[in-house]
Amino acid sequence: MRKHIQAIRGMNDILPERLALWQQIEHTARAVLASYGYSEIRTPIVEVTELFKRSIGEVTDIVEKEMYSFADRHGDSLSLRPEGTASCVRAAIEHGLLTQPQRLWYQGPMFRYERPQRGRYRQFHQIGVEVFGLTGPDIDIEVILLTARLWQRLGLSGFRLEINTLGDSAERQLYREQLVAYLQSRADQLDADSQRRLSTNPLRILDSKHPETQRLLADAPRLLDVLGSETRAHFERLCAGLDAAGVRYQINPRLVRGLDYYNRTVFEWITDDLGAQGTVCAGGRYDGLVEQLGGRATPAVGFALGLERLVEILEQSGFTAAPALDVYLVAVGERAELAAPALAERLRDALPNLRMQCHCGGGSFKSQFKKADKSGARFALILGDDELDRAVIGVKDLRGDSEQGTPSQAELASYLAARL
RNA sequence: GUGGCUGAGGCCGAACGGUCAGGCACUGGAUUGUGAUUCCAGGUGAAGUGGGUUCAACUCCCAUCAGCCACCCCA
Repeated sequence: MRKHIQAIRGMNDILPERLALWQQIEHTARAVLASYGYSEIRTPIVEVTELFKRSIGEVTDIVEKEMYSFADRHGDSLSLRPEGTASCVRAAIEHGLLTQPQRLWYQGPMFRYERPQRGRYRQFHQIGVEVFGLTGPDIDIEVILLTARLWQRLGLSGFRLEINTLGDSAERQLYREQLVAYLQSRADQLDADSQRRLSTNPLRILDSKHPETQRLLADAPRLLDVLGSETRAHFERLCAGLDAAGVRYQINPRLVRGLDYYNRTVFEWITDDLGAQGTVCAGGRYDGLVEQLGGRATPAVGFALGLERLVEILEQSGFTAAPALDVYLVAVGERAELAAPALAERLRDALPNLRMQCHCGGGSFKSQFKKADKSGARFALILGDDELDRAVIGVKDLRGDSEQGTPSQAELASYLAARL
């Protein structure tokens, strides 16, 4: 047998049947984002590797071992983007968008070289939002409410919201040192993964699933204790805003984010229906990133949601796609086959929104009707010798009991318009 | 990257060291112009790939690839 070429591991084809779900999410997201006044931005999928090193963090797993990096023909190191925020910030700086507040969103594929499993792929898709130039908790609240509205519009009610604050950069730094000092002295009691994280991403140890490690953390210094009054006030107002809007949440003091640039507010929407990859949407504040990437100091907040994960959830919730066709044109006989395309074009002129498929490939009335039925179309249009001779067309309702009609070809458009 | 499980037609799926069930789907037919139900018929349609053991491998072994589960990571 010949060897077949297959898609790259962790990179999936999205077939037409499933695409209906994707479009449902994309259309809904687009509408919700528009209703909050957010503008779409599109950036390249490839950036210089340096951009991700400087934003996500040189020693994060993403940058250290998960990036698709390569040298281009000039020897520059480029990388497929592993996430969207860095590109967005780069573009905002590059085009001078930061002189006033910006509410942006983007959508597209991201790439991480990870071991695939359900809900985790090497090419995956995110919809993300980035807001620049706003400092207060009001905008944190807005982006969270926006996501809550999106779930509601998609008919998804099973997500839980967890929030936390990481403090401003100084507080985060101070806490990080305290935590490392505490854990370093007990390093022998830490699990292997956490020992490694001690030098790479110590805050993530808080998130560890190891019972031993969690026990050790019970007496560790607490982030809450190093937070200043300003950070506390920000977080309290965030909570109050969510309360006022009726959005339920849990404060999770162990919630940290994997990327280096987060500070203050962080949040995650989590589902229990996706196994180990239960985070559907996550984000937070990253007030230092713009400056870190060479722009003028600009506060920012954003999130990204994983489309594959959302699609999976929506699929579980029993979403069914609406039929893609209104009418299916059946044409039997040589004369009809010849006349059908012209008739169809006239109909499309008259009804630009009509979704019509013309039967191609010949076949009996019977076989063509089978195709018409399977297409999901509401009506079958019937063109044969008989109809041609009388300058009419048969219109059969495939989904209801109404009588088959035979409007003249001239009045077909209005006949259909009245019935769709 | 680590550990484990899995791999049969387009899809689902039973059994089995000795001729690869069944179902769905597909094609044709059941009055010469009408689908979805029903009935009948049909297919030079399949064991991820590569090795090995055996008289004989879908079945056992090894490797590889892919998927899944957990870790890890994170959307």
